[in-house]
Amino acid sequence: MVQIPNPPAPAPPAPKRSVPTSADVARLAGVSRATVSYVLNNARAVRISEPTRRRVREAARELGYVPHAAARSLRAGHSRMVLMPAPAFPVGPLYSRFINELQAALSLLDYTVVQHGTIGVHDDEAARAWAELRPVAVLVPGSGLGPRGVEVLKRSGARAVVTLGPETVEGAHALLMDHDVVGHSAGAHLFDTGRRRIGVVVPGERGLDTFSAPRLAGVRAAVRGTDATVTELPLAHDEEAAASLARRWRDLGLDAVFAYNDEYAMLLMRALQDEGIRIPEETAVVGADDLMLGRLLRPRLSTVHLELPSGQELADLVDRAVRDPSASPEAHKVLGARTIRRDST
Amino acid sequence: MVQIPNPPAPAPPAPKRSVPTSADVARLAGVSRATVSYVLNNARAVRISEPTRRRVREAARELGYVPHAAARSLRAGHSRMVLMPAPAFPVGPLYSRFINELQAALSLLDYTVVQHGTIGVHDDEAARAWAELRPVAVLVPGSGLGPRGVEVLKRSGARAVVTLGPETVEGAHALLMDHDVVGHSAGAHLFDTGRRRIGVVVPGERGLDTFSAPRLAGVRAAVRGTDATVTELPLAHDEEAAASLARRWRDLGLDAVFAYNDEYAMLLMRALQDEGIRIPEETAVVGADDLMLGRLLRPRLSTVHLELPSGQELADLVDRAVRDPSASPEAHKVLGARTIRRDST
DNA sequence: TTGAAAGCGCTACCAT
DNA sequence: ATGGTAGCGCTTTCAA
Repeated sequence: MVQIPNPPAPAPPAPKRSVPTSADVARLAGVSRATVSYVLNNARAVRISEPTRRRVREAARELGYVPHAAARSLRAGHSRMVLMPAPAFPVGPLYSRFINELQAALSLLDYTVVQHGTIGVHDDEAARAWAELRPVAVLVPGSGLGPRGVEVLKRSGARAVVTLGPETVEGAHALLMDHDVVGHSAGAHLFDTGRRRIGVVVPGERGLDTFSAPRLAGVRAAVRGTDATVTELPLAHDEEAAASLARRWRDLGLDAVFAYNDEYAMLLMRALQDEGIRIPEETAVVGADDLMLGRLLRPRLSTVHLELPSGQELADLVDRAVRDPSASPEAHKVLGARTIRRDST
Repeated sequence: MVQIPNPPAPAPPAPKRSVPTSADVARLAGVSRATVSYVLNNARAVRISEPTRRRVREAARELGYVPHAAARSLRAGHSRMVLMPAPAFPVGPLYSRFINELQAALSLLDYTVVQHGTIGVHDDEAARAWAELRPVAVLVPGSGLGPRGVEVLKRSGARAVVTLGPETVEGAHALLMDHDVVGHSAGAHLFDTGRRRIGVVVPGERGLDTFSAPRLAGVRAAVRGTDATVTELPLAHDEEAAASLARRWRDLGLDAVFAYNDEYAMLLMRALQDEGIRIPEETAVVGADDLMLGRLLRPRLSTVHLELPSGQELADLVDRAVRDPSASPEAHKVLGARTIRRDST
């Protein structure tokens, strides 16, 4: 290492070259842009000599050339981008796994999956924001998209719009996930095990009503026409709220509760136990989602196990829809639910 | 309504109009494309008469015109897209909230946040995939991005690359989240409360080693030079694995365990209790992440509370970096940790 | 106040 | 086998 005394003022760090384009690659390789495109895209319709290919690839590597997706899809008239809104609240392991499966499956079909952070933007405005990206398909969980939004997306070239939610939307494919069945399964289970005065926890957090409302309705439906009663129990996800509910528990005179999901079940069960209420003797508790934590509680938590569609299925639906956009929208009921009895009921 | 007998073969449903462009809007409004652009972008430098503005807006509305983001950013030479990889494993409420804050803050600064579903794609390949979208900034949690990846992104015009992880990466800004401090806090707490033979749970799930390794190292560092010992305890997130570990617990001769996080702590604590081991008398247990569930366990779980940076802070860092890309990369230590003592230690 | 036109990076058609 | 080039949708300068 040579010692350099008094180096001059520090040189500006690497004079920010501008972004290399295919023209730069062509220049460096001594060929035309067309040839570059052919080589880098492995165009089969055209024969390029092996030496030329090498020169082009070498030049691209040397410049650190990365094709410009926007230019490409502008030229092509379409993209392979599948867009979905990023969830606005913490999602459990179930949904996480579903998303990952989906991404993997779509990647294999050569789509690019992108979650768009749409926050505080409502309905049609969100649809417009998505449409600007000209995705080839849009997947929307929940019930945030109306027929107008679907129309905007289709008018902007989306070849498939799929909703994952409680109801079908005009013009869109639907994976019907009616959480009704979850409540129904829980309600039926509680009724079958002799419970007649059933409470149903309804979380305070907004954004969850998409799920909680149908789950409640499902319980109601399950015991309709019987002598059982259903009581709605609003509950925030916080210890104090749970304790307060537990304190007036005996006054409520309930012999069972469907706690919305396993986490709320854990919260409520703890509060009830602290209040000295015996589970399941005095009150049966059933959760939902079949999380690990339910098995770790004492008594072990009975829970409604959900069967989500596989990511693969949805990916296939998307691909089919993209290939044949004229096909009329499919609607699939995809949510299965069965109650797993453990020790809390 | 005229009755038409024997209608011919069902007409193709709504002859798929093609996507309206600003030229279509111009035509319908009877103006030039330039005028359309001025009106729809509220160009201040140019005065357009009110009647014209109305005609243009009306035409745009009628056609359902949505500008084409790719064309726009192609012309502009840059986009306002901030890209981050979508997490490949279930993330807890902490991280979820962080992402949401970040998205909200960036939206306010007029950026579009997009999570790119990069799955099964490694390192530089991932960086290339991201670079194709020409994001103005890239945020990468974890340690999946090397100096080469950073270089690819910068060469493709990314004005800011920020890593959120254990170490700085050449050329990128860094939010240093060294989980070291988490283990350190737990280790110190256990030591201070008189424990000397400390176990540290290391989750079996891959993808988590980014966090678990430094957490383990932190515990080691905390008791270095003392008479305390640290024992690594590999553990899968499953009941059987926990039970098996609990069965050989007494042989291990440990008097404390840092369980990686609250969920693993719950898993292990349950197994230990089922084995008849008294907590905290025989073994102290401390988790991390300060989740609600820790407060619901009995004994209440001591835990390491993490202080993540606020989404706002990161958004500001990104914005600063985008505005002045020449500024040399900042590195901030942003992970705070303090142990909250409850009843399990 | 409005319009004509260039050009962003890329691909695919048509020549050579 | 390779090159020239039009044109995707948009913004912006320059002219009228």
